[in-house]
This record gives sequence, C-alpha cells and structure tokens, in this order.
Amino acid sequence: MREERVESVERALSILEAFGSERRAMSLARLAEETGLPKPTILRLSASLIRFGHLRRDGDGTFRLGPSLWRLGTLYRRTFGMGDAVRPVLRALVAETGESASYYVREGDERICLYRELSPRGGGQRLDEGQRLTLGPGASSWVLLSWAEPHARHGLDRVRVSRGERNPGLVAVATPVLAEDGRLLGALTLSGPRERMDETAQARAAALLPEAAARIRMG
Amino acid sequence: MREERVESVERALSILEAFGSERRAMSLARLAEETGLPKPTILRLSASLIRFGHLRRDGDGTFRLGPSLWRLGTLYRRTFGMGDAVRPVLRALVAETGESASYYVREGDERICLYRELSPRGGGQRLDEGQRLTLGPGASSWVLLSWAEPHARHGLDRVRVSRGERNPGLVAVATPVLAEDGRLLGALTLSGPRERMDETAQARAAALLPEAAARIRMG
DNA sequence: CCCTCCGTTCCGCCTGGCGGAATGCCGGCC
DNA sequence: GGCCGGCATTCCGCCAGGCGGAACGGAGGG
Repeated sequence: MREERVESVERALSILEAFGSERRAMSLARLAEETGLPKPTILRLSASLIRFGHLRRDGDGTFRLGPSLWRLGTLYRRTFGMGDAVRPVLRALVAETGESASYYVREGDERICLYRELSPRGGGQRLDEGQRLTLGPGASSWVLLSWAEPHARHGLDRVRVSRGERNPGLVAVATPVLAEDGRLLGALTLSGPRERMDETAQARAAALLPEAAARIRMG
Repeated sequence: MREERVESVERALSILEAFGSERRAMSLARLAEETGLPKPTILRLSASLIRFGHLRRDGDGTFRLGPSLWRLGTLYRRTFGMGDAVRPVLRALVAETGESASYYVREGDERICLYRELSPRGGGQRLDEGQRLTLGPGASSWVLLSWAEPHARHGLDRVRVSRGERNPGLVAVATPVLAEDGRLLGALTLSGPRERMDETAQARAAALLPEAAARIRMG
C-alpha cells in the first residue's frame, strides 16, 4: 500500500506555509527562496491559489495570503459550535479581573487559540487568535491533556494554575469547558504578568473560571 | 500564451470549497457527491490536505476543515495591520449604542467582515466574522466604493446610512477608516433592526462613528 | 441471511506538471 | 546615458505524477 498523496497539492500548500508574521508579503524571487521551488512552478501553482482566493497578487507582483483563508478559517472555528457564547464570557472575565482571557481547543498534539480578549492594561503574553502552541508546559495544556478522557477525571482539580511554566513572567489559570455529556470542549484561561497575578488575583481567577466555563457550556 | 494553472491543486481546493455552514462534516461519499470527484481522487487529494492541516479526518472517516485554515486565516487578517486596535473600539460602540458593530475591508468586488461585536440585545443581522458579502447595496459597501480613491472624495459625506437597502429589516450606519496618508483601510459599521434604529439612534451612530474611526486610525 | 452502500486498493493509461534555458524589462550605479 | 544585475515571464521537451474504473471487503439495515 503506497502512501497516497498529491505532490502538486503539497507544493501549493508549502507556498502558503511560507508566509508568517514576519513574512506577510513576498516577491516571486523571495517565495522561490523560501520554498525552494522554481519560479515557473510557483507561477503555475499560485495561479490556481489566486483563482480560489487563497493568495492575492498585487500590481507590483507581490504575493499575500488571500481572503478565502479567512473565510475557511472562520468556518473551521464555527465547526466547534461555540456560536456567540465564548466572547461575552471572555469579556466579562477581562472586565472582572483586568487580565487577558482566552479559549483554547486541542488539535492533535497542539492547542489552538480560538478566541482571545486582551486586557486593556497590556503587559500580557503576545498571543493572538489563530496561534497554535504545543501541549507542553502551561495551565491550559494541562487542562486539555488531563480532562481529555471523560472516564479518567477522578480527583482532578477543576482549576489549574501555572506560574512561569511556559513563560517565565506570566501566570495562567485555566479550567475545562465541558459539554452536557461530559466531553471536553476546550480550556478557558486567564493570564497576566506575575506582578499583577499575585495569590489574591490567582484565587479570584480560580473562583471565577468554573462558573464562566459553565456559562459557555452547551449541549 | 496558455493559461497556467495546476488542475490537481484546484481539485484539492474545490474539496475545501465543499464545506459550508450547513456542511461542516462530510463522509467520503458525500464529498464525492458535492465535488463530483471520484472517491480515489478525493482520498489522494485529501491525504495531502490532511498532512498540511487543511482537513481533518475522524476515526469514522468523516472529513472536517482543519486548523491550518484558522491559523492562515488569522494570519491573513493580520496582514491588514490593525493589531488590537479594532475590537476595543467596536466594543465601545456596542456599549454606547446597544447595536452590533463591524469592521469591513474590501477585497476585489466583495467586502469581508474582519471583526464583529454583537449587540447583547440580539435581533441584528445574522452575520459573523469571516463572512463575505457583495459590494452591492448597503452603507458599508457605499463607503468602501466611494472612499476608495483618495483624490475623488470632494463633497463626500463622512457617514452613510442605509435603511433596508440590503436587508429590509435592518438599518446600517457606516464611516470610512483612513490611514494617516489618506488611504482607505476599511469601513466601520453599526447596524440594528429598524425598530431600534430610529432617527435618534441613527443620528447618535452618525455622531459616534467618525471619532471611533479616528481612534482606529494608524500610520 | 442477503443486499446495498460505503471506503479502500489496484493498476494501466496518459496528460498534467515540471524546470532549465532564454528573453525582456527595470532599476541602480558609474 | 549606458551598462549590468536581478527579477519576472514564457517556452517546450520530458516523464512520472495523477487519474478513475473496476474489484473487493466490510458494515449496517431489512
């Protein structure tokens, strides 16, 4: 059984992968450099990506990611079925604690930030919606790993605190968001700088998060 | 000069296009039906899409859109360089008027909602971030069309009101968001049901929007 | 127990996709 | 003003990548 894949498709997708926060627009030559693909190949592949809106090309030849990615990306987020439930809850958490609030889901061995509301005070982690992080150290990683199995939760704390586990200057507090049937939907997290997230603030967050998670819950 | 494209890539992208609000998960047979592609072809193409995270496949064989779309989609949104400027302004508008606030950008002959904050009162248009709409009737379409050219703005009203132009039951009020150099960045919009958006509410929105747009403005 | 539909694999076929070379253009430098 | 370097684009011969019909096995429903 040979491994089925389509090389041309993967080449096209590798063009999209070349873009990043520091590489939002690229020339043909730059793309060739980043992907290792010959320019004629990039021109052909990108013509199809452009036609489907996954890339755009400016008048001067510069390539950028296209609007179909945003449309499909938000459609992906909607597959989680959270509707409009999450953002108001995140906002209320920010209002009550003054720290940033996020909602993460697990994807394989990563976690993805689907929603984030920033603290007006700043000073938090430079993280935005769309970013993916490893399931390594951190409160929300712990939640997404530990609460994954409905039948293996005996004795688990409902709230997890991490003090500089992943990012030395930050404290994060997280709790699971569960469906009516007990399935884990995601992790609700509050985070802020250590100086602000003292033990009192941590206790406050730990008190607020479970009921906030319950407000997000849906069948 | 024959038109350069890569058919395999377009076939793969047509698989992604098959998904929609009403089609968030599909079986192989269903995908074959939707795309017209033979199942062996879909299996090969989807193997590559899955490998790059654009699709996922559940244990029971069901296909869903994958996390790379969310990551690339939010990266696309970040290419507009709005940073964290928009959402707090939308939220303040919602708080002050009780109606939903949105930020649109233009893409070719469409407009795209990049940010949206919903009114807690509900009753507005069923529209979410990610949705694209034609540049047809409507206040924000008018703004995105009329304010496009920096050198053709003499005498333009800074605020546009549309009463049921696009959606009979809704009123929308929009204003342009301009960069320091006068380039049009997007359209800032408030909208709500006609019953709530009477002339007083419209005048209130018309007063608030330009200064809100100025707060979003960046160099 | 049988039938239908689904998912998967196989394999011969052929054209889709490739990339090096050539060309034209543009901007920068002398 | 001319030259040079680098970029983008086009061409075209080559070949292997991609295709899809057929067959098979499994599962679920009647």
